This record gives sequence, structure tokens and C-alpha cells, in this order.
Amino acid sequence: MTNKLPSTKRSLPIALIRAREGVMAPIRDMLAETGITEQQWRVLRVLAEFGPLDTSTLADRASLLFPSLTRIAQTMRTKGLITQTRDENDRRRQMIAITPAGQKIIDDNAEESNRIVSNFRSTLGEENYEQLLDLLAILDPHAQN
Amino acid sequence: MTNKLPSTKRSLPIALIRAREGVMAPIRDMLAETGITEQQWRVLRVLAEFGPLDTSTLADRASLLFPSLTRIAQTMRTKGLITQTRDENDRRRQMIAITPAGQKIIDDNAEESNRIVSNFRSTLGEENYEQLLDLLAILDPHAQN
DNA sequence: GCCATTTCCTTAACATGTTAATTGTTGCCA
DNA sequence: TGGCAACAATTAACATGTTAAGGAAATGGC
Repeated sequence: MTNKLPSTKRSLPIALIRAREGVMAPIRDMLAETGITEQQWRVLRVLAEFGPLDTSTLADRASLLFPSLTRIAQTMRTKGLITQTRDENDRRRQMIAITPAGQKIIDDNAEESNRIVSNFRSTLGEENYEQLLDLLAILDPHAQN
Repeated sequence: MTNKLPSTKRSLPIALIRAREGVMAPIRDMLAETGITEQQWRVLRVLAEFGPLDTSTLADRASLLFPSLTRIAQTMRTKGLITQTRDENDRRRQMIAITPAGQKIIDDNAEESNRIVSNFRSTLGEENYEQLLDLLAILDPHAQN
């Protein structure tokens, strides 16, 4: 009976956590100065990329759970970064859009953000970087490959 | 001025989140039946692998921040999964050890846990799996390679 | 048209992530 | 030895992750 667990040093879940830590550290530093969180940044990026979205689609694309998004949206609306409007055809639905103030945060940080990504890309090497994304996509339950 | 951000579909941070979701889903299902959380499971695994540890080392190896570990340790002590004892030489320090009840949870779930890991390993392929771990290690700030 | 079901979203409750401030101990050194 | 820096751990405060329950609006049979 090989009831032994693999060493935590080669554990995939732990490796994913730590890699994420490493990747997010410089991004968090960048965002700290703007006063928004990592999740709020993600919401802004998705809205900037895809335009106004209903809550479900936004949650899916920003990889946020519904309850989290509800709270985050409240905060961001208060800060004037997004607008929320009910769909008149289906009053259950809600459309969320980025405001100029929100877009400004994107614009102000795009350059720095790109620099951070470039650093990781060159740390790993172009080929490894792309393959890493491909391998991670295989593990993605959304499987939007 | 290329002030455009890369598509969120090829964003490394988001890819890491989603991969983690995918990997943790079956593990969380497994743990739900035992009544412990993913983080508590990680603490147990580290203690089972390395033996009793001081809080700092435990936090580092389980990839938990100090405040989180403080709360988690309280919960686990209440559940009888770990013991906490002060170091008599340096009363600032604390040693944490796994109890038989904690070890039992490890033993009871080792087989299922290994099965889950095997599934991912064969999904990715042996070679890809190992390379993924290697690439993730490069991004790890602890750099305990 | 009515009612059960489904869908979309919000609340609630608890655990963790994150940063900053605080408490208790130890060590150092002027 | 007295006081201050450094250290280990906790607490505080707020945001998010996670699961479950609730509420309002649409939908589909009958």
C-alpha cells in the first residue's frame, strides 16, 4: 500500500499558488498606488476589452464568483469606476460598463503592466512562456480553448 | 504608443487562477466530506511530511500568511488536529505538531488524493506535467529550487 | 391565466488573503 | 542595566473566496 502523498515541494496546487504569488507581487505593487485591488483591476480590464457586459458574462471572464462580483461592483460603482443599469427587456439582468474614470486607470497603468508582463516573458523565455499558457489552459475548467 | 493590454484570454495571472480552480475542484470535493478546508489540508500535509515545525517555517512551507495561519491554527487546535506548544527557550516561538486525529485524515484521504493527482498527470502527459512544475517553480518567489 | 420551475442576482455566514498596527520577548550595547 | 532595536506572533480592518439560502423576474407546461 503506497499510502504516501507526494512531497509538497512537487505539489501542483501549491506550485500554482506560489507561481501566482510571484506573478501578482509586482502587479499588486503597481495597483497599490492607484487604490484598487487586483480583482477590481481584472474587472476593469475585461470591461475595457469586451465593452459593457451582463454580470454573468463579466463574472465568467474575470474569473470571479457571483457573490464576490456583487460586492466588488458595489465598491466600484461607489468609486465611480463602473456603471450598473438594469436590462429593460429582462429586468433580472444588469449591464455593467466602464466609466471614463475607470478607463483612465487602465490607460495610466497599461505601460507599467506591459513592462511587468515583458519581464516574466523574458525570464521564462518566449517559447516557455507560451507553452506555460497552453498547459495552464488544459487545466482550465472553462475550457475555452 | 502601444498602450493596449494583452487580451485577458492570454493573461498569465488569470490563467494561473483558472488552472488552480480546475486542479482544486476535485480536491475540494474530497475534503468537503472530511469537514476541513483546503488550507487546513495543506497544513496537515506539511506537518505530516516534515514533522513538528515552528510557525514561521510552517507558514512558509504551506504557503500561508502569518495572520491566516494564526486563525487556521486556532481552528485546527479546537478540532484536535494539531497541538501548539511554546518553546521554553524562546518564549516568542511556538511549535506546531500534528495529532493522531490529524494524521488519520491524511491517511484516510491519501489514496483518493493520489488518484486525483494521477488523473491530472495523465491528462497532461508525464513530460508536460513535470515541465509545468518546473516552469511554475521559476515564477515562485521562494525559489527553493 | 396559474403554478412550478428555472434563471439572475443578492444576502448571509464563515474562512482566508492582505496590509498595518499591536503585544510580548529577546538581544544588544552604550 | 536600562533602554531600544529586532523578532515572533497576534489582532484589527477590510476585501475576497466559498457554499448555501433567499428574492425577484422570466419561462414553460397545463
